[in-house]
Amino acid sequence: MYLLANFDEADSTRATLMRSGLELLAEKGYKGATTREIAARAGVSEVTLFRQFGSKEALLQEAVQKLHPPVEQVLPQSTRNLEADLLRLTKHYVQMLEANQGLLVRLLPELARHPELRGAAGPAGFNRAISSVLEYLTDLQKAGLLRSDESPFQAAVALLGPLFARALLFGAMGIHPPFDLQAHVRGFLEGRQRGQR
Amino acid sequence: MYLLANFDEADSTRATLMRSGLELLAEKGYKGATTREIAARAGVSEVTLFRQFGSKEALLQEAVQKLHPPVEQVLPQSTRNLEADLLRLTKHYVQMLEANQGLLVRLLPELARHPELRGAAGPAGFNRAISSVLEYLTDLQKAGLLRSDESPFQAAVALLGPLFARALLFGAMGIHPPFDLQAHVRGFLEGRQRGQR
DNA sequence: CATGGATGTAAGTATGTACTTACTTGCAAA
DNA sequence: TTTGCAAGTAAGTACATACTTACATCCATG
Repeated sequence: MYLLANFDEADSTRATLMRSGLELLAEKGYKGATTREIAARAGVSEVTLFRQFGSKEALLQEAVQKLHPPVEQVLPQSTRNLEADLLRLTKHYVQMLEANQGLLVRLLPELARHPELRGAAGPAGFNRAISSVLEYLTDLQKAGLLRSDESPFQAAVALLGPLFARALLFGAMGIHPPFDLQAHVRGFLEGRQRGQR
Repeated sequence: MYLLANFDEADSTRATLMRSGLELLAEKGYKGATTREIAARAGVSEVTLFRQFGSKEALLQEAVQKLHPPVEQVLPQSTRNLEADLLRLTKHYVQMLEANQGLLVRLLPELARHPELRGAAGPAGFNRAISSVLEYLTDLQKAGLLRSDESPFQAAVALLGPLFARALLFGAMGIHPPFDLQAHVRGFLEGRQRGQR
C-alpha cells in the first residue's frame, strides 16, 4: 500500500502510535479518533500514549507535521516530451490522492481552525505538489515550450485541480466514473503547447 | 449573504434550529456541533431541540437533506455564446463554493460514512451543478459547437474541478492567490470549441 | 547481580455530551 | 374562561473521553 506518511523511526512505539493516530484521524476525524482506540490499534496501552506524547493533540500534531509527500521524487526534469512527463506526474499525483483521500478530507477542515498544521506537509502534499509543478511549468515557459501569457499558478490549478476534485468528491460520494487521464493531459496541453504544432 | 440553504418555513423554531445546526456543523464538524450550542445559537432551550427532532442526528440529517442549491437558476440555455455562458455559470459556481466552503469541507468526510446524506442535495450542490453542466455540454456537442471525442463528464470536471479545488484547498489554507476566471474559461474552450476558429 | 527506563495493569478523576423527566409559563383558539 | 399546545426551567441519568496516579513487570546495560 502506498502511504503518504513514512516516518524515519520505522517501528518505534512513537511511530506506531502516530501511524494509528493518522489512520483513525482519516477514518473518524479529530474528535472521533479517541486515545483509547489509537492505543489499541497501535497495540500498546493508553498510558503509554500519554507518557510518550503528553496529550492527544500533541500526538496528532506531530504526526501530521511529519507527513512528507514523495511528490518531488517523480517530478520530471523538463525532458521536453511534455505529454509523457505530465502523464507520469499526474498519474503519480492521482495515486497519492487516492491513497490518502480519507486523510486529506479530514485534514482540510482542521487546517481552517488549526493554522499551525499548515506548515511543512500542510495540506497533505498538495502545496508541495503544486509548487513543484509550478517550477516545472515555469521552466517550460522559459524554454518557450509553453505559452507564457498564462500564470504558471493558473496552469497548475488547471492541470491538478480536476484530479483533486475528482478524488475528493467522488471518493466521498462512493462513485467512480471513468476518467481518461491521458485525454486530460492532452486537453491541458492543447492550446498551451508551442512549437509543436 | 448568499446561502445554500433556504428552508421553506422561514423562521419557525425548527428552521432556526436547522440553520444553527448547519452553521455549527460547518464550523466544528458533526461531533463538534453540540446540541447545547445549537440550541443556544438558535435562541431556544435544549429541550426544545429534542422535543422537535428527537435526536441530534435527526436534526442534522433533516437539515442537510433540505439543502437545495440554486445552481440551475443560472444554467444558460445554449445561447451559442459559449464564453459568456460559461463565464456566468462558473462565476455563479465560485460564489456558491465560497459561501459554503466550510459546510462543504465538513460534509465531505461525513458523506463517506453516512451514505444516506448523499441523496438530494448530496455533496452540497456539486453533483447537481455537475449534472446541469453535463446537460449543457451535451447539448453543445449535439449542436456541433463542442468537439465530441471527449466525454461531457470529463469536460465538466475539467471546467469545474479547478474551481472546486481552488475554493476548498486555498480556503482551508487561508490563502487566496489570484485566479483569472475568464482565462480559465478561455483555456477550457481552446481546442474544445468548434466552428469558431 | 543490580539499576534504570520503558512498558503494562488497575483504578480513579473531572468534564462534557446526548438525552430524559417533571413541573411551570405564555398564548391562541374553542 | 377554559383547553391545549409549544416553549421554558431545573435537575438528573448514563456514558464516553482525556488524562492521572500508583504499583508491578520486563529487559538490556553497567
